[in-house]
Amino acid sequence: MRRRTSDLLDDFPDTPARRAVVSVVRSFGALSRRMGPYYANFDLTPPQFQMLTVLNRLRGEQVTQRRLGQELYVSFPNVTVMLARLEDAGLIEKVVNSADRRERFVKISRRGRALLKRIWKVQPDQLERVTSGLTDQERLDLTRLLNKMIDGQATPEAS
Amino acid sequence: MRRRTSDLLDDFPDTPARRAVVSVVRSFGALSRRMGPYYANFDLTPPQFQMLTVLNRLRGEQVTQRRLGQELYVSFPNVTVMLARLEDAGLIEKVVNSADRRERFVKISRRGRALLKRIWKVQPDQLERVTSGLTDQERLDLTRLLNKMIDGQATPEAS
DNA sequence: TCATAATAGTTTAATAGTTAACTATTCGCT
DNA sequence: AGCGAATAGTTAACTATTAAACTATTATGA
Repeated sequence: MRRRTSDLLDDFPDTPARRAVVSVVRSFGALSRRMGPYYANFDLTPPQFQMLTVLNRLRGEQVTQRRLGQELYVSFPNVTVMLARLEDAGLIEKVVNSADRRERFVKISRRGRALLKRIWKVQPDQLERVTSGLTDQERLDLTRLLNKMIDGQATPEAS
Repeated sequence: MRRRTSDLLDDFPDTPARRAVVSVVRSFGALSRRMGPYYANFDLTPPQFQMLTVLNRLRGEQVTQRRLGQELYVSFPNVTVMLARLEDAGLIEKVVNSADRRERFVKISRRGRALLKRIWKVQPDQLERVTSGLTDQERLDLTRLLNKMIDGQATPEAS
């Protein structure tokens, strides 16, 4: 008898909010483990791919590391470390802002863009596979709900 | 002008599958960053809390570390490391299975259960807050879609 | 019986992520 | 000017995570 992923069955109140959060955590784990080996073929980790994707989308803008942390929902120190590795690999470049030398503008390199293009050639199949339990309409519904949840998160108590 | 989390706007094909995956990744990041400080009040990390929750739900069963990895969508070596820390903290116990001495059964300790109960007293508010962008019905819809996605993931190519 | 395969778990080396404490630079104000 | 607050980024110490290689134990089958 196969267990369903939705089973909770403990003695903690089983609210819709809890079910939603648990599902998001589980889904992320399942997706990461499925996509990881795929990115490894290109000597990238999933977060590194995310970083390159964001930098590519924002190319043309002057992107600070602060901004990257916000885009990726990740802490600022983490951005420093990730960028260091991507810079070693020649996939990104950092330039100090001469108008405010505290800041460094980050951009994807030629080599980074070339890598993204190679990945994109085969990625759609992979994305289809990991979401193959859903129809296209369901995928869009899911996207809408998740974005609504992120955008609508109550701010921490203004204590 | 505020950016929406749903913006993609790069030159990679924008399919429903891609939107769904990107949203899951972003949501997990946003949730983790919001919930992390809350668990820190109890000297736990979010994954440690997840682990205790699973062990609590499965108490009464003889749970191997293998099984825990599957429940948490996490690799087996990771389970070893996490359990070591939880054991040091006295929150779990491991017992070698005398019938098959390769296996160790893991159970939550009295102290672990007591901690969970303290957390549960205040957790519902927190879960409401991070999902406050959604109605109860939307939370359940979201749960259903995510679980369907996990359960329906196509297996890796049988190459 | 005994060698081989399979299984459970651990260790190792690497990246990712956090918070807290630090440095460097700029801004504000007197 | 110049001192103090604010801001951008880095470093340090820690936990989480993975894949790959390892150990220990059990199952299989000639």
